[in-house]
Amino acid sequence: MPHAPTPPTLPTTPPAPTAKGRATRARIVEGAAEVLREQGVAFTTLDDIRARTGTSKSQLFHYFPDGKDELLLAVAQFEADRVLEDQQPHLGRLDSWESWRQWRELVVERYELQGDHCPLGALFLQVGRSRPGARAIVTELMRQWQEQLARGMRALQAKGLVSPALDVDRTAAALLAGIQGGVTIMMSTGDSTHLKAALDTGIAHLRATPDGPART
Amino acid sequence: MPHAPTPPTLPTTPPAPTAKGRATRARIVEGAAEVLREQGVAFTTLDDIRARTGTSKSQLFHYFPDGKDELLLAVAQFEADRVLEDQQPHLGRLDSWESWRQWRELVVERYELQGDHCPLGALFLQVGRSRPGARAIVTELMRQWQEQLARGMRALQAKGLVSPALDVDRTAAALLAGIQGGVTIMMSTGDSTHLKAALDTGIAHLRATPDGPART
DNA sequence: CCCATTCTGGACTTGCTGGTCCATTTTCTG
DNA sequence: CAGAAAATGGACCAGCAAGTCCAGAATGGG
Repeated sequence: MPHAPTPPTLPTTPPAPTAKGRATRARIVEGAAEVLREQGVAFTTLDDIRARTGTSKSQLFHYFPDGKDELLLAVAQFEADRVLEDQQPHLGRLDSWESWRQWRELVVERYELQGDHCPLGALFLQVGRSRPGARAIVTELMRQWQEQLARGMRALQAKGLVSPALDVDRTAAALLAGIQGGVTIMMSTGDSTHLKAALDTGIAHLRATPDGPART
Repeated sequence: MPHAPTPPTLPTTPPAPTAKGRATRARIVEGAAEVLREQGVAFTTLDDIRARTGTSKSQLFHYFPDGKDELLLAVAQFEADRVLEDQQPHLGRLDSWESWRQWRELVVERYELQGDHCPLGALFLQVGRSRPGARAIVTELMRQWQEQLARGMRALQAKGLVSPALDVDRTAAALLAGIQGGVTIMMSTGDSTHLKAALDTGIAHLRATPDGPART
């Protein structure tokens, strides 16, 4: 059963008509993302973004007529797209215990590196419920992420490494929750123990499944 | 091995000397917590808090000389203390499958009721790394929460319901991460599926443990 | 080459919000 | 009951940051 072909990116603003315009717009979004990751949403002003991207006030409002909210939303989309990309190619090939292990290492490494800033979480809190688009971005990201995990689990099932009785969707949802929570806790406490525990326990749960005899 | 007797609440500000003062201070913190939960940190001003609590500017700064940050920190501590209280008495008595089930229901109900506002997460993001106290509050809360879960698991082990081979600390850490992530996802998407999946999978993992034959 | 459109620069306005200050009232203590 | 300490009211201030505006430069199509 193929999933509905939801477009991965909903165009917040029609990209500028000219090539130069598109370049400037992209520069703004990427630069803003940098600043936001460094300083946090609460402490970042349009002037900071302006300085970093070498643009003027009028450019900011030219490309994002609705102001800061619209810009933040664009950055949120930009960051959301990066999240899954950064886990590739492993996340797309979770068809062996080894690939799961490699993916696990990658996730831990990536978030430990990222330190104590969760771009998306912070962005979402700032933009908040005011913009319905914010919720859509996060929802879509979670859906895709979970789907990739589920696909990996089904691949293991197909290989006979995991019981076909396993409730893949629920297990994938739980694993995703564990990752999210692990990251959240790490952001708050600086300790990645919980993230590792969630990943390892989640994978161990796959292995421990009945009819899953093969252990590498 | 008894844990270090860390005081559960670190006094951010010495409570006012007179009874009236203490009452006013408490009123401010509680009222502020309400407003913050309703509006979110980013959209709440001192004037909102002033209006809600029926106080004047000078009172706010009289009881929180360091201004908004100090007040937010006090609210964060207030909210943190509530989190575990709200899960009692179940959380303190996780010594049977039935009590685990009841606790699970309570957690789901409580967070579904709370809707899309995570007081602590938002507060932490606003106060941020500037105040070292913020991190301490969250860290301590996580520590206590995880400890209560671990204690419950050991209780099951003592009753022979769960294998003594289970790595209790790691399993508790993973479960806590799952809860956190489940709540986070629910805040963002409005869907409690992940929270439930994390809880159910976590508890199922206890049941599936080797030497854990008793299933109710 | 010309004109419309797009893009850019930066000064300016404006509203808000955290924070200050002091006068006044209430409460505690001896 | 007096005097000190605490608590309260609310006007006031200053800075900042989002958003506006218009003039001028680049660009691109015909």
